[in-house]
This record gives sequence, C-alpha cells and structure tokens, in this order.
Amino acid sequence: MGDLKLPSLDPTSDRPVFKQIADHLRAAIESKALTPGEKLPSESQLIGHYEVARMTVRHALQILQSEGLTVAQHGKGVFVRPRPPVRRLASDRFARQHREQGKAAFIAETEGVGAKPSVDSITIKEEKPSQDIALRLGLSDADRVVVRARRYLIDGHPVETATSYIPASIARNTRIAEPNSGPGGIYARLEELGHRLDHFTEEIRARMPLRDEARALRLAPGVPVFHLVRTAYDQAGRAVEVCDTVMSSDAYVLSYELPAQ
Amino acid sequence: MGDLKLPSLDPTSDRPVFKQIADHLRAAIESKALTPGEKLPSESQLIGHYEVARMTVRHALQILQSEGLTVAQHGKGVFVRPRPPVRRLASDRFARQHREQGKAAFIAETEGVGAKPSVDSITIKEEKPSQDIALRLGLSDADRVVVRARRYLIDGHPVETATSYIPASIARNTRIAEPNSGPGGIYARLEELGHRLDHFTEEIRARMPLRDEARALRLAPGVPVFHLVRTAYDQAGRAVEVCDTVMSSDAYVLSYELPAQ
DNA sequence: CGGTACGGCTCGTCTAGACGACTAGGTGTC
DNA sequence: GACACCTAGTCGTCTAGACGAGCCGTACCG
Repeated sequence: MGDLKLPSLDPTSDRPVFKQIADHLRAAIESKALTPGEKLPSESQLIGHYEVARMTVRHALQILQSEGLTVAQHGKGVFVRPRPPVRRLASDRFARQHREQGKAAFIAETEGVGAKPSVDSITIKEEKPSQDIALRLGLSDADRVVVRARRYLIDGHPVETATSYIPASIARNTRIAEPNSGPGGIYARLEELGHRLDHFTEEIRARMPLRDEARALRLAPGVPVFHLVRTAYDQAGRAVEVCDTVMSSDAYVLSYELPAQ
Repeated sequence: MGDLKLPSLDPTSDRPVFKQIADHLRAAIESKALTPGEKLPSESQLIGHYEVARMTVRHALQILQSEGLTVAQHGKGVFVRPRPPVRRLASDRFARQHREQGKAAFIAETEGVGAKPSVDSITIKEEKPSQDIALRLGLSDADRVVVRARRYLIDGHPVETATSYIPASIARNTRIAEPNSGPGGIYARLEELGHRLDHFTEEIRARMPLRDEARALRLAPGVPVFHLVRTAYDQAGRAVEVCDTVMSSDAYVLSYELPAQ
C-alpha cells in the first residue's frame, strides 16, 4: 500500500478527475498491484496524492465499490474485495443417483469439498399461489400451495435462499410440510408419494439484488445475483414443484450439458 | 410525475436521509407509481420536497442508478429504466434441426420474433491460445487457434459479444476462418469437416461488466452481464470449439432442461 | 415562414468544510 | 493483570455553494 505507485492526473484529458482516479485504482487491482484483501490508499492519502477535494476521491472509490471491486470498512479502510471460493453447480445435481444416498443435493455437494453446510430460516406455510407460480404448476384458481422457504449457508456464510412451491393437493399432511423433510429432501418424498421425477426446467436470470436479498445473503455492494426458477415434472408430465432460488453470483458457476440434437 | 406522492423524512429514524429518499423512490418504482420510461422528480423538486442539500438527493439517485432501476439523461432528467424485451435462450438452441435450415442460431431465433438481427465487428485472427482456452480444447503448447470475434445486435441494439476459439488444425484455410462463415454458421462447417457434434457444455457466471463490455453492449449503469463459456464436443469426444460470450443480463433469460437421472 | 439566439431547466463535476461513528492501539488507573 | 479511557486515523453523512454542459421551448430577427 505504501509502495503503490499511482500515476498523476492528466489535466489535458476530457475524462473527469474522479473517473481518472477510479481508472488508476482499477488498473492497480486488475494488474494485481493490489491483491484481494489488500488495503487501498486511504481517502486522505489519495487527497494528498491527487490534490483534490475529498468528495472527488470518494466518488472514485464509490465507482469501484459499485463495480464490486472493493469493499469499504468503516473505521478501517477500503479493501480489494476477496473472492469467495466458487461452487460449481452441475446440471446432473438432481440426478436420482445423488439423491439415493439419503442426502439433499446441497448437503452432499458441500461436504464433498470439505466445507460445513447448514440450513436456517426454514418457514413453511400454505397459501394461494401467485399467478406466475399457479401458471408454472398448472393450477387453477381454487388450488393452494405449500411454500417451503429456507436459506443455505456454507461455513456460516449465506450463499443461497430458496423457496419451493408444491401443490397442496400433493404436499399437505406429508413430511414435505414438516420443517425436516427427511433423508434425500423433498424430491425423495415426492417420489415416495408416487411422483417419479422425469425432468426439470431451469430459467436463469441475473440482476442486482433487492434490498432484502442483499441483506439475507450479506452481499457486498456491486455483486449481482442469479435468480433461478426450477420446475420439476413427474413422469406423468405434471409439474410437481417450483423452486425459486436467489444465489450470490460470485459464489457460483452454473454448468449445463446440452445435447447436439 | 407532478402528482407523485412522496412521504416525508422520518427524523426519528437511524436510517440516513439519502437512504430514506432512495427507499421512497424505490418504493414508487416497485409499486408502479412510477412506470418504466417515466421521469422521476428532478433534483430541484426533491431538494424542495425534502429540504436537503443537493448532494444528498444526488446520493439517493445514484443508489437507484447503481441498482439498475433508473437512468439519468444529461439535460433531461432521471427516468425509470425501461426493460428491453427479453430473449429466451432454450437449451436446444444448437440442436441440429435448427441449424439445417441454413441459418445461424442467433439469426433464426431473432427473426422468429419479428426483430431485425445483425452482426458486426467481425474479426478473425490466428494466435496462441490462453492457458484456459488451451485446457478446454485439450491443446498442447505448440498448437494455435483461430479466433472469431463478433457482436450481435437486435434492431440495432447490441445485446451480445461472442468470441469463438477453434483449433487451427481444424479451421485453418476453411470457411471458418472467413468473415462470412456460410449458411448454418460455424457449427455447420465443423460438421462438414467431419466433426459431427455430440454435445455442448456451458458454464455460466454473472458479474458486473468490465468497462469495455459496458461500452460494447451500451449497458446502463447497474446492469450485470452473463458470462457464458460454451465448449462443443464432436462424437469422437474431442473439443472442437470454445465460445466465450458476454450478454446483457436484462436482455436474456437462459433456459435449460435437466434429466432426472 | 424559417432559422437563430437566448433563457431556463436539467444533470455532471468539483470544492471546502463540519460533524459523527467506528477501529485500533496506547496510556493510565485500580 | 484487567479494565476504562483517550486519541489518531479511518470512513459515513450532510451542507452550501460554484461552474459547466446538454436539452428544449420561445421570442426574436431576417
């Protein structure tokens, strides 16, 4: 930090001062002159180096933060944002073979890489589905759904929230409507209930998090989320579950395999 | 706009003033009191309503912008960001049946919804691949690749940049190394060259755009991108192409189908 | 009638400062 | 030794202004 060499401003450039400062710092980060976790020069140091007002320096720092490159810590400094280890989600993660060892997909995967998985904030209700959910599940106006919401954590860090919607006609008074859905998770319960799973569809969007999502996932500013909606179909072609998932985008890489025909 | 009712500040709250103002405006947008394309109250109007300094109002507006909710237009005002029509990419989009009508996937899909597709900035080079690309293509140190870069537009709006890497041993001196790769695109050429395609893998990340990407895709602030890396394998199990794609995340929904076994 | 100039509105950049709150380390007291 | 306190350094919030630049409608002039 003390030995970081920052260029001077180019007074002939049309580029505003705060963008030039942001460019310098961004270049330092991208060139690894500043490494993840390392402290950037403090606001006072930048003010001294560039001889500009504090708001100008703060504006530059704010840009980097909104790009997800840095995080500020009150009273300590501004740091290059460390990247969490990435979880790779493969498209066969719901294959029956993975389920039959009695573990839900998330638990099995996470333990597989030596980390401690946990689940919290489990809530279960029965309610009238939104129009979108009703459409995906093929329900009519009078039908109701069991809603299972929960949050997944790895080593205590939240990485994903998920909300499942299952037609009440299937799930009511079963273990699916209990907080602990039992070994293998709700997909195992659905199969026991005679809904042998055939395939899933997944829709993936990416966007900036809503306020609640940023809080629930403890997201740093400038980190987008994956918004994933999965629908499970049984062999009769009936949609038996919709799962709405929000994931921190820098904790995940999604991976799929596509046939060529 | 003139009839938009904004609450007053809560002086008893610990929440900073600029966040309260951002909350009010965000709520107005989310409740559709302000609709996409509509103009927000001007800075002066907000200063008058809340009786705060201009920087405080600007700070609030900047938050909304970094969330991708608004866009500012110099000299005109701040507007609720209109959402572009969404393109849905299905997991069978590279299926042979779609290719055999002689059109590349992008062209066929886009015309299918009545919009005008175009492609520009086509560049072709031959070079030494990066370590990552070499690994994905299973190449050794001396091997080279043909690199095809291009940008896709819909009705003149850029939506996607793509860079394909094909082993030079396959593509050199073929139509793949020509700007116009011919009917059906490079996948059709690869099959003609005896590399009958078997399957693809896709890796999906989401993140904030780099500066160049934001420029090339004309992205509004606060809009993340999908970063998609697709590898094509022929029936001999050989990787024959890697395609590195960056897409505006609000122009796309990615859709996949997963088997249950 | 057509073009130009102007004024008023908008957001963009930048300054100079005040005060608050959090962190960490050192000092002093008990 | 344990604890409270102080202080310097950091970022967070907010004020009050200045000037610039883009957009647009209107009044004026040719």
